[in-house]
Amino acid sequence: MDKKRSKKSTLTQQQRNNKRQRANAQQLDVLRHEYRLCATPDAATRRRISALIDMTERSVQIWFQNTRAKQKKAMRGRESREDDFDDGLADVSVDDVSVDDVSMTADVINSPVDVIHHRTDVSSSADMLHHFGADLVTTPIQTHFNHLLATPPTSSSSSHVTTVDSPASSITDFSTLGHMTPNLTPTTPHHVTLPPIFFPTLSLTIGNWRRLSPQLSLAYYPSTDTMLYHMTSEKTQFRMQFPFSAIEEIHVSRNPNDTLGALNLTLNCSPSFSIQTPKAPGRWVGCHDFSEGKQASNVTTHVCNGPATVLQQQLSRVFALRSNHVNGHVSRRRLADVIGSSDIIGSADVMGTVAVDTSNHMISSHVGDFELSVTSHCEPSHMIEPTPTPTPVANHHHHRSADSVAHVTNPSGHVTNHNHLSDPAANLTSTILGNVTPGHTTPVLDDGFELGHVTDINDLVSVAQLLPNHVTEAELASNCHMIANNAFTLDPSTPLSPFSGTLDYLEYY
DNA sequence: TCCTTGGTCATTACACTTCG
DNA sequence: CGAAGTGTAATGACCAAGGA
Repeated sequence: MDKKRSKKSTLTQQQRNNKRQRANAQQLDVLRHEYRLCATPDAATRRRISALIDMTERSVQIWFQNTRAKQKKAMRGRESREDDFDDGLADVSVDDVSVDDVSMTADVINSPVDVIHHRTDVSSSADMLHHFGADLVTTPIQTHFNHLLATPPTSSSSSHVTTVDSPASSITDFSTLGHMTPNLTPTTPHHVTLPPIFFPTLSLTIGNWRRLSPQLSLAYYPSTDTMLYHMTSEKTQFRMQFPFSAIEEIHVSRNPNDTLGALNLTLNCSPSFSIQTPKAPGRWVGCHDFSEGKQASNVTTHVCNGPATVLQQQLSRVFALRSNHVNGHVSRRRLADVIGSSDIIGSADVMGTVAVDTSNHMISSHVGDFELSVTSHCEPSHMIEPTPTPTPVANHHHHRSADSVAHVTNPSGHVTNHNHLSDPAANLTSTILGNVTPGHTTPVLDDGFELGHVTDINDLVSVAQLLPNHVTEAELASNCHMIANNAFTLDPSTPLSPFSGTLDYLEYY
């Protein structure tokens, strides 16, 4: 025993605590995420994980070994059952699902759904479909939500919409996500199909029901203005979706000491649900709420964990896309309360108006809502035009044109920002800044219709608007640093102008 | 060649849930 | 409430690779 122990790197949890311990939900989250990145981590990686989740290195190593073994066993089991699969229904037994789903759900919530998932002997198709409500495919749910159940197309050039386009596979390379949003032109017609914007979600929590990546994805579909969760359970796929307008509140929260964050959504109505079985590949049919205890129909708050920066970035893209391409009501709801100073919040109903929150901790005297409205002008203008009242800009039509001018006003109508572009008509630029917080990376999202990349501080003319009045470009350059193309940071000590604080985004034309 | 590290595989031990 | 069942942490045997 001692000899064995000396052979291995460190003590196990059991040896350390004299009691066998199971990994908790947070530890499993990290372990599973790391496993998706690499199933055989090297010693340095194991050490890092060990320190991160307060497990012994040996236990981390054992967890990976056991997980590899489980996955192998599951693969063998699936291969041996492949030929027996003839009912074409919900074969949702353990297999690879177990690797990521089962223990998490068993440890955390004991969802009946997940119990069924990992009870290989009881997951009869009938039981599963009954649980998921697929026996009700002829109910009005299906017909009522047909427009939503239609699979959004994946590209503007494709008219074939019968195949599944939601990413069932894991999104582990988050760095690629920033390139998934299409370049849009200001004149892109609304009817042109746009690719979805994916949110890198590691987990979805509704009440105490939880689903995990890689069997989970979340995307915004511009073509239907819909948010859609896609979940897989081996050969059966599940969808939960709702129109973006059903979002009462949406914001990204993050732990200042962590790269992970959470996309928090509050809905004002319950989502719709659909299922696709192997028997009818490509065909989605409506079903009842398949979450544990139908929590998804009753609990309005959704929490999606993922890398905070990318979640924030994608959310900004959604806002930008919607403000440009979604027609409809332009009423603006009350902004969500900012939970913490590092939160990024947004108003889901923003159409022609961009909500700007100013409750940044650095700015105490100007707490309140601000609006940025984009108004079409015939002439290039540097005018400063206050919005008369803080009421929603309900009738603003958002015409993206070369001579649009952006205004940022606070609720009292006080002018707080103006356009510095020297020649907007020539530049045709539209730069979007999200969550400008000194000391944090700020992505610069361009809409792609002239400005390919922001690579120079001098391109960040609109950053000057965030700094105290009359800041010069030289002063801006001294405070602001490009850390990569389309990403910059302000010195942590940089004071922001009263109107800026944390904001959703700004647009300049 | 020896030692260390780390992999697979089979198995055991234990915490927890289910069931009668 | 205790037995049985289940999932998983942990152990031990064995093997391979690499370095001294």
